[in-house]
Amino acid sequence: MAPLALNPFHFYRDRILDALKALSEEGTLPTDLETNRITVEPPRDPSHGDIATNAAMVLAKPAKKKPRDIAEHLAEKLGATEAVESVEIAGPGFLNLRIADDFWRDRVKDILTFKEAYGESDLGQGAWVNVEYVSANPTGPLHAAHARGAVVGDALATLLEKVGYKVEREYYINDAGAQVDVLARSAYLRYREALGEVIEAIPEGLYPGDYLKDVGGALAERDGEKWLAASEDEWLPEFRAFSVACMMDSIREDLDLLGVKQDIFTSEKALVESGAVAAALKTLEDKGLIYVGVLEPPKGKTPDDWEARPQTLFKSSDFGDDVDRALKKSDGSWTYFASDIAYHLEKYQRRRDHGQAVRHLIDVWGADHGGYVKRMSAAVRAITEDQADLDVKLCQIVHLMENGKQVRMSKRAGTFVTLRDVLEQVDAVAGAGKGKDVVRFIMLTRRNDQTMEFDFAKVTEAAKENPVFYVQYAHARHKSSLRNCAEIFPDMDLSESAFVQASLGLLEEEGELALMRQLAQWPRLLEGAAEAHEPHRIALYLHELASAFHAQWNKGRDNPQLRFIREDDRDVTLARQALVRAVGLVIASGLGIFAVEPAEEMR
RNA sequence: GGACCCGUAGCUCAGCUGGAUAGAGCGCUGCCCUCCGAAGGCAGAGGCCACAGGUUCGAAUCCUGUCGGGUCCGCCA
Repeated sequence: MAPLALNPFHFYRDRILDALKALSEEGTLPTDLETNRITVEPPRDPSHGDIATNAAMVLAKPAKKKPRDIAEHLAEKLGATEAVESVEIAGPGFLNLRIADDFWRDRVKDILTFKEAYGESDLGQGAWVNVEYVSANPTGPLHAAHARGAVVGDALATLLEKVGYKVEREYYINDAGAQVDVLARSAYLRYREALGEVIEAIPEGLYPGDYLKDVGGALAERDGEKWLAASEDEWLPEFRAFSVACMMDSIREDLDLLGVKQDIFTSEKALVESGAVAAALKTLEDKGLIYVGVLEPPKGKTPDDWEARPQTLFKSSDFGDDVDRALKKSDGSWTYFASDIAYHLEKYQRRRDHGQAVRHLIDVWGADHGGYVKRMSAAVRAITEDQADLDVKLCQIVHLMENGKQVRMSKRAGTFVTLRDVLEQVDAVAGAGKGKDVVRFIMLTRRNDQTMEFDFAKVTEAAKENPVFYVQYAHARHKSSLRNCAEIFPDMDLSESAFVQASLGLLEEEGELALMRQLAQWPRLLEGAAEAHEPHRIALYLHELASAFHAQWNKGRDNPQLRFIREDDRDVTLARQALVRAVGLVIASGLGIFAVEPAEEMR
């Protein structure tokens, strides 16, 4: 494995643990202290120093000592640690470390050395993670609501790769249920239409969308009148397969426009036909987790046609679910839940024969599937015997806004907004191809479990209040600074390897040092975001970094001494360009996780 | 009736897994452009973190309850 850049907080955490160990050996502290709860982090208030730890407070009770006593001993040890300039005891027992400026300057060198790989780590230890996202039914084009899940899943997958996991990006094709028959019948109608029949209004219960005209047309062209006289039993399988294939092609095109790449597409139908569902349920049955029983009707909301009937049930209530769940329909076929159990088992064990079971499963779902989380988590626990964990990321609703009003989506009213509509509408304002960058970034500026607004006017605005623009602008500015520098100092070597050799000690200005400290947070931020499965933290960080960078740039307006290019001082210019480049690299790296193009220039 | 998500500034939302004086953008107020880096910059006001209890040295964060908003609720997918 390639060497990793230093994470300052890991570094000082290790030093603190060393110091505690030394105190234990001296008899000042008991041995075998629990150190899990010790945090080593940047203090909220920068005036408190660079690194703060709660070690003394956390250890006070188990060590049966006062926090301040522990803090004083610890401070004494830490005072002699590399690059530590001072240790202060504050508040109820915080230890605040001040770190020498040169330590942060060295982190800039790290960035210039590792470039966009700066911040990568071995957190994941090469373990496999499966991220399943989008998984929209193959019955029509993707709509706007799918965008959020697509982007969240995609960014999360890349993020996990960045911190040392092996990642599968997956789409589950629900091509086995009744809705696919409806699709096939709808396509059959369009097929007849393509052959000259007048079909009038689309009957209730079939999909009315125009997109099916192409499907019917393609079949008419390929097979001619072959199916006109055939019975439904004959044509249905053919129409089903063909329509699903068409829908998946179109969905893949849409995802491609969004820059979303998935490498595994698993078919529910194939899973059922392979016998995987029967096999998975056999496993559960052998564990005694399947029985035939009668469910209570939901209280306060009894369906009109409720009748108690015996069903094949999974004991999900043994694993934290509220009630047991049905596995078979009344016609004897499997429920969606049953095949989903088999599917999750398949994901878990598909690499097991190679000793690489996929122990971390992540499903990205829409908010309307919230009621499904408990049973699926229960099933994963049961079927993998707690050897795999499932994390379901529920993406809350996105309110599309136009002129301050919510765009109400309704298939009937024809105000149904497809993903493609959204991209095209943003493209129209922001420029061709920009739609994906805007949609991706904006969708990642909020936690997935928080509803969000997507305002067409705001997200396309070329102004500071638009975070996409703001971050892109910072990257473009860094490029522009390098370009200008190359003009003013034509013989200056502006490569990273030259920057590493620059006299970074010349970077002494407060704002420059603040920027360096912020850059050094990047590895820690990535780890935190990856552990929490929260890619949106990257967007927030990038915005803050861009903000600090713009602020430093702006200082040069009032005080030419602070400009990144000083025509009168070649050495300072080189050092500052090194910092500028480091900022650009981290921004590009962050945008890369979102698959958002870093802008070369703003036009 | 039940489950899940949310409730933080006028608005849209962060808050780094329990830390120190709760943050950002918009909006509002006030300063700052003859030109050389203003699609802007600087500063300020604005909060009972829905409410009530509890756990803790310490709570916006964890637990319980209440009230609001949302998503959903035996065989659909």
